Amino acid sequence: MTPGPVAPHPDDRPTARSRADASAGPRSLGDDGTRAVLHVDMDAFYVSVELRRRPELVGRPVVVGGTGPRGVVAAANYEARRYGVFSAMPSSTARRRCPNAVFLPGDHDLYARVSAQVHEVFQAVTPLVEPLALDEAFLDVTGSLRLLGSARQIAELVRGRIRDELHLDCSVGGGTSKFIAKLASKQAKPRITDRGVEPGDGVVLVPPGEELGFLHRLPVRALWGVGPSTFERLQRVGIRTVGDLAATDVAVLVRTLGQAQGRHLHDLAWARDDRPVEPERALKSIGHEETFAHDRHTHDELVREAVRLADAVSTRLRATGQGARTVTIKVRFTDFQTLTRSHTLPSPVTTAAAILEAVVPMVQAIELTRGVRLFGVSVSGFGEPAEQLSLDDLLARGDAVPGAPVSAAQEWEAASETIDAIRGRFGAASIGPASSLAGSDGRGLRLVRPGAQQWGPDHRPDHRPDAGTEPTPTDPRPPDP
DNA sequence: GGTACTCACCTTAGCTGC
DNA sequence: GACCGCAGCTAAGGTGAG
Repeated sequence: MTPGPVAPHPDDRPTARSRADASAGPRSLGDDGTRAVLHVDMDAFYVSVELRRRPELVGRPVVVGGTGPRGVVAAANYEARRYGVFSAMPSSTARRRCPNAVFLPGDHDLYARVSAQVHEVFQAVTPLVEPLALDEAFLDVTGSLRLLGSARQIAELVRGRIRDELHLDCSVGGGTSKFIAKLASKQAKPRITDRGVEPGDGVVLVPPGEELGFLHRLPVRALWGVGPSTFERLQRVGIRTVGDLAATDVAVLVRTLGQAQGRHLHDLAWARDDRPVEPERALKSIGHEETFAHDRHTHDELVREAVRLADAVSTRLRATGQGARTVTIKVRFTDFQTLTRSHTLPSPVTTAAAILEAVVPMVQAIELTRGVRLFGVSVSGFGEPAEQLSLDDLLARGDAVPGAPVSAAQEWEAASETIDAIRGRFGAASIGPASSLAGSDGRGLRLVRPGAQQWGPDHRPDHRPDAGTEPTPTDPRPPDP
């Protein structure tokens, strides 16, 4: 469906203008060879997707995330944000701040499916789409201006289609670079005021030449790359706004933040950001980590978790067609101290067995008496895997003879191929290591799949077979329409 | 008193080889 | 042979984002 008529706006000038008449008024994105970059950010995405299948909850505070004592908020709608509930906040804090909120466990697979639909809308506008997360993306629409109209018209087109076809809201920011577009989309968001939730502008564009005026009044914390730690360090040298940052000598920033970050932030403060919109970014690491509902205290317990995690990681790794040389484990103790240990192998590996061979000695070398609340396995250093041969291949080329033993590594490679084929046909939970089996509930055993727990363990005991599969009485989940 | 998961990138330090 | 500077790699920790 096409959106309705769009109100005239100074930015609605699809044709390029010369620098000579720039004094006539603000220039448009795409003028004079500037880029037109949009940042599209879905509004309270996870909650909005849930409200499509739970319309009776519209208008009430709703929170999506981990429901257990160690869970966090993944998303809160604006009604919940009025009570001070925000994403990444511990769920227990959110419950305290907003006891009347409806708490829903997340459904990551559903959000991923809806996200794919949203990205289809983006692709209809430009092939230059860089996904940033399930709920946001950069779009380089410079090449679409002649065909589809001004950046504002394209932004309204995207918003209209997402609203009409997917019944979801989004905010769009635009500028000559990714980072300006990202800051602009934040300005376009709905606002929480004393009177309640007020709709935002929906679209905010920063015309070429007006970047510094837009940037320098913003708090420095608004910059992409300034988190709590950097903010504190900047505050210590008296920097509070982006304007302060721009006025600070780059040598001071390098001393305060280090070479890379110091120079990078100084460039951003002067609106220097020529990073392109990259549709395809090569993955550099793959990992899984899990916070346990109950702490682990023995090496045996952790090795069992490692088997599950290595299996999940290796499956995703093989799907990329690559192998990995570096294996890293992450352990977080009950006191929240976190350590990592890594080991680099002579050549890239692809199987869970090979990953475990590196993981187990690292686990064994760690003192666990404090108790472990989180454990993770990841791989990096991707490269062409060593030749992988199926058992048939091995038999065919004479490396193995029927009935004679082949090496353990060869057996694992052959077995992994078979496992991938079974999962491809029957689903990810159809086969897995025996140590991943949850206990029996009388209906048979079920595999506990890493990655299913996105926002912390929920309130049920570990490894219960019904984990996450049954709607709870307070969470009757009808199917998505 | 409470802090998930995934990924990217940076810094620092130590080691090795030239 | 000892030392220096440099580059490259590895390991570990930290920061930030969404």
